Amino acid sequence: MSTVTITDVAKHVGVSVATISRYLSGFTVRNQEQIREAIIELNYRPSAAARNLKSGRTGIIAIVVPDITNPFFASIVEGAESAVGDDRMILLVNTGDSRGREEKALSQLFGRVDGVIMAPLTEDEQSPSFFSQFGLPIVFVDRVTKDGERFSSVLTDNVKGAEIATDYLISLGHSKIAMIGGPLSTTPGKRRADGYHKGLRSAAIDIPTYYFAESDFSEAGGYAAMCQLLESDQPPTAVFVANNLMTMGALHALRDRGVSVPDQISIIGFDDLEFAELINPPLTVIARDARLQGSQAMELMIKHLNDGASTPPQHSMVDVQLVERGSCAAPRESQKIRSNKTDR
Amino acid sequence: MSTVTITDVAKHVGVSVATISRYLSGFTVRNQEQIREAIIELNYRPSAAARNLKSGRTGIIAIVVPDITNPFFASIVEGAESAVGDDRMILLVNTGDSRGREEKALSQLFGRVDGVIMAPLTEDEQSPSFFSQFGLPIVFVDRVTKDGERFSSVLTDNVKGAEIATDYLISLGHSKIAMIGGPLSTTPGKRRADGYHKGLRSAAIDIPTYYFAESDFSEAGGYAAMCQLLESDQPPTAVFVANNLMTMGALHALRDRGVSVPDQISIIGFDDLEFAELINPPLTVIARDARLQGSQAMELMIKHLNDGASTPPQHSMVDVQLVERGSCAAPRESQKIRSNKTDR
DNA sequence: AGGTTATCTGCAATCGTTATCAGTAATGAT
DNA sequence: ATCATTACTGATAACGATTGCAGATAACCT
Repeated sequence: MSTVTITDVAKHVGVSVATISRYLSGFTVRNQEQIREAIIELNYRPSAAARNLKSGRTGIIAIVVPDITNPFFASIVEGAESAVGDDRMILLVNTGDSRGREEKALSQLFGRVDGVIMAPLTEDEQSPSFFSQFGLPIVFVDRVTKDGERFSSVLTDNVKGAEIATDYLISLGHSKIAMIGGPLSTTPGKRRADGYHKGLRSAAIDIPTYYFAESDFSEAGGYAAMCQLLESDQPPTAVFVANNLMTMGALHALRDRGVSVPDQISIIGFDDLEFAELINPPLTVIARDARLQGSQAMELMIKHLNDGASTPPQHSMVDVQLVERGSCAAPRESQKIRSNKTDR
Repeated sequence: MSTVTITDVAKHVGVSVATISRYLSGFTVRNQEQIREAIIELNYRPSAAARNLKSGRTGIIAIVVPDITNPFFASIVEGAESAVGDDRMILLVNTGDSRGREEKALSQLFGRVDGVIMAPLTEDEQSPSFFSQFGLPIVFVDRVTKDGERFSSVLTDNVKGAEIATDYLISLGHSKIAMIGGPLSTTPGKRRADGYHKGLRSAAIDIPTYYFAESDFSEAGGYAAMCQLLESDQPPTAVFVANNLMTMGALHALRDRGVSVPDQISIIGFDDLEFAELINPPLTVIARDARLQGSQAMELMIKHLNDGASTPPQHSMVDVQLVERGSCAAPRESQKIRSNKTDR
């Protein structure tokens, strides 16, 4: 049974517990060598719980994400992990797109962690005071809540990214440009829709309202939304899909229906994927550095932790860029969506 | 400052701290209603640290994986998360394929968590006694250490999976079958190599030794290994790649060199990928349920936690299956690897 | 009424560590 | 030799909750 305490070590060496404690905190004490040996011999490990109780610190930072199997969030976590340092650890909470789990998790977190890095499910569901009374440093990543300005955040330039995507499709000659968007209640969902509309407006392009399909950032959602677009009276010639999972769904839908990309329809996604080049055709996307977002969020958190509660919130924005591959092309005159496959 | 303790609540209601404590643990006490109100009014949250110290339990289970951005491990984590229950949480440690981080993490974990679910980096690097003296329940997932029989584990039938892959290639008529394997120091690396050799042996197929390329489960490693195979005197007509990341690397290599799949070379991977059908050609793989592995591991852990330390270790094995898509075909006579592209 | 349970209560010890405080020995300066 | 300074040391009080113990009150039985 490994219930050896600091007292056991002290007795074994013949000094007081205070001395052992001081040795552990790096002070120079008398019998350093004997203490070290005793610790190894007895296999003593300081109790984290007791330390927490005394110091009020846990050395743990929580990361709350909606879906860890989304490569984007996995990269965020990896980035955060890389910046966490030796003296702290990461507690992961996967809320699985469930608001209940998110709330429960948050309340459980109190006292177990020193701070929370989180991508909230939606912007408005949490009551504004919820986080304020939380009493822990918070850094938002990728998404914020309504009163998000009060806390530090690391976001992407979603509006710009969506605008670049839209402008790019316009520059290829498209005007029937649809978008498969995320929930408008989320930061990226809302902002990317904004960028899309902004891009269309500045080119004075009018689109039917059903060209904007609000979906849910899931693959199944992307699949359904794409099917819906294909079945409309005036199918679009190009589609901007607002995240990686939905892009995969949309591509599946196109494949199942035998619609060829980019001959019959152009596709541009948001968020790069490891395998984007392996797809047929290679996928054109708006890319950003997820790992960087994660590490920046962690750095911000550590700064807050070290500087104390007085530090003002800081907002960081990571850049986006167009990665041109093969899934977009100029529209063809009078193209028909359900025509037979064309040659390459 | 949210430093309200159980004493504050007790004073506010006019009872002793013991009563509040009992109320919190579900006993019936006198002024239940007032206590509940006081807790809400004061925004009291029990200190997790103090509870841990008293009870020796943390309510946290650690999951240690080599690389969270690998979709396979992300799914394991998700599966575990889904089975963790309401009263516990998950602490994620991403060791990033670094043995140093793994060791440090493990030693830090003691006292912070009630148990550890882990995919160890290699089978033999940890001294056999390391985990025994760890004093915490351990469940291995996907990989084990040398003395792994002493702890519960959830593994895949790696030998069978690799054998199925090899047999499949043989049944298509291949005999020049290469393998890009993982490190032989890891469980899946070793076992999949075993299955590959077993398959070849039972078909009495002899291969040059360089047909087995030991790599490192990374995309870059897969890329390099594939290049090396292509440059050999007798390039293989089929390759079994031992994990998802290396498969992606191998496909990238083939794409960069203009080698067409499956016309010039057949590829079969281990572990399915969300986008396997979207690749050109759709990728044939050996698949298994990663989520299930994660949830089984967590269930095993919870069982150990509830039953006490006396429970004997339990070993579980999840099944594998062949998912036939388009990346494997019969070999063509006298095919030349570096020939020009062929028509479809 | 008297005695026996049953039910609830507060006191105080305890978990393992750190921080404070006063105390002691050794060193150096005068 | 005396005093100030340095460099440690041990005893002890916290940190915030849980729990065994004994005492108090009420309910129940004969």
